[in-house]
Amino acid sequence: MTKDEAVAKLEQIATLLDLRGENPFKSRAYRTAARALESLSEDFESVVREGKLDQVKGIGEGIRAKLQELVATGRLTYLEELERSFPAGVVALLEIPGLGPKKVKILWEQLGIRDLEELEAACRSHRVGKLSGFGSKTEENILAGIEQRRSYAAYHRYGDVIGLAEHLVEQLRAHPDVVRVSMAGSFRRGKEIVRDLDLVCSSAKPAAVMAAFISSSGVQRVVNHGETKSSVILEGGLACDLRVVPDEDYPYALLHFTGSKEHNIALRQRAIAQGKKLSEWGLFREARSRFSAGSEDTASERESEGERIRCRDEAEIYAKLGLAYIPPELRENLGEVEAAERNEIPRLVEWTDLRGTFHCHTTASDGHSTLKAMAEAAQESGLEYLGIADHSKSSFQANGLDEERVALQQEEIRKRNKEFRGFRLLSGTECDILRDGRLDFSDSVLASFDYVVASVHAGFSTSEEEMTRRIIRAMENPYVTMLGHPTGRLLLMRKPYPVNLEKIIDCAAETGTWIELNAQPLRLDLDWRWWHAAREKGVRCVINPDAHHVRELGFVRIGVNIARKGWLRREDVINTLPLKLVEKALRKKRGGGG
DNA sequence: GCCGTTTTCGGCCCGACTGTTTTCAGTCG
Repeated sequence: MTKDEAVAKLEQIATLLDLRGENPFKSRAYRTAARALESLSEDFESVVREGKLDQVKGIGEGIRAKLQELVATGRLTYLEELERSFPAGVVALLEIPGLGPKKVKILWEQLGIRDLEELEAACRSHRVGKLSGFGSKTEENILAGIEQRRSYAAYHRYGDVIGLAEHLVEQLRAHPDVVRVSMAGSFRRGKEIVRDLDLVCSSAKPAAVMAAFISSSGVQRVVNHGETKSSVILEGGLACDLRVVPDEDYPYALLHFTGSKEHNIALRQRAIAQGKKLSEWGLFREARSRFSAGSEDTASERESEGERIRCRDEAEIYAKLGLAYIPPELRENLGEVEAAERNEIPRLVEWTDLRGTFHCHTTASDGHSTLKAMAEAAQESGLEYLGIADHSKSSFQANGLDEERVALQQEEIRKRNKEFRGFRLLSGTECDILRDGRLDFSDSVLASFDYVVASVHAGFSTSEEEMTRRIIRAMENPYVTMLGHPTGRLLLMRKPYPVNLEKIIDCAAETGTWIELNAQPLRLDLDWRWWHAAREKGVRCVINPDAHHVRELGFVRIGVNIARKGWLRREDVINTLPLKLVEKALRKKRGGGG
């Protein structure tokens, strides 16, 4: 029984207690206990076994007994009882926006609704609107919520599939008959949302590789199984295709299946203009030249396509087309072919360029790891500095810090900094941008931080003009270092709030305010589509993990993918700077002007 | 269910918004 599993069980209990309509403070107690357990730095099982749980604030007699049962037997009878009182589908109803425990309880008790399908039917037959507390507007909203969920079901967030994708590649790479293997498709291009995974590999024994692939762990169902192409459904409903080709075909296949379609079309047009032809099978000279040297290879079997130009890898294909190599992230036909022709493909930022990061939370607000643990994890991963930016006081829901607690945290940071060598904690805040664009702290308090992340967390339902004005007002405050998650979107869950990003980017350029690339996989905000233009205007990017747990510090790696997709170079990303230069940049920002 | 102390039960995080209602409950951040 790991700590994380125990935490999950406590949270399940809290949710089920809510559904049962128990005293809300009781379910909160379970959530508090889960948080307390999370920030436990000692080994969970030994703490329970040695009876040290009673020293943990937030875990009392009742929950302690349940954790002891869990560690001793691996079971939790209280949770099992609770689970018996609701069908599994009822819990899933909570994921519909606007439905909380009270409403779900009514739907289950009064209409016997057990899952989303039954809920949809009940809304369509207007049985829901007749319930007390419900109405026609609620029915509409529920139906819209179900519809949204359904349309999202075919899509997956990059961060949710990266583990599976890497696992599949590793499995294939370990196979003795596999020569080369790579992810292809939108995943390889680093798209924030993917529909499926595409794998390309080369082998002289495709049948053996295919057999291994369809039986690999993580495969739930085989849709198609052939010699060169197989399709499977992975756990979690993600579709995955594998293509196996002879090794000499590999570069062309990889290029083709990486796409994008638009990029491929641009490359083909270019090939045609040069008297060549490009397809997934190769790059060919026109048929009339097929008697020239080197025509004995497999291309001679496809005489109508002419002689294949041999390329050992993708870079050679680009070179034969008179182009510089184009990294997969840029292959969207958004100017990369033209840039490659002029040899102006930027040298994109790499995740190993990052020297530090800002915008991390701790247990002081809504984070699940302590300041100490975050600092240790950052040092272990080789960072030179880590910025702590817990929530400000208006974010009650996130246990935001008031001025007094800010002072305490700053004191702790000062103390810890005296102990570090070659590493520094920076004291920051994720300060709420209030409804009128004022900030949640006075200027004198803001001045006490090393830096300020200004973010919108409430009041999303406003006009674009109002929201834009609000954010610009905040950015004009000289103490605001950077704008946090500029659109507030949650991928596949919540649309961005309305905001005029052109004006925000212009304002960032004028005031020298950095814009965050929030690397939390749910956000990836600001979107990569805006970065190229922002860079051209001189806006600096800062890649932040928005980490609420030590293991989330690694999110910056996904953020770097997105930055690359946005054409950003190392010099465009502030946190590639070493500590000394970052400190200088922070002072310069304070000094006014960019 | 936990905590604190006011030693045995009362308080536990706040405010805005929506849709329902006709004065407020539920949800969300």
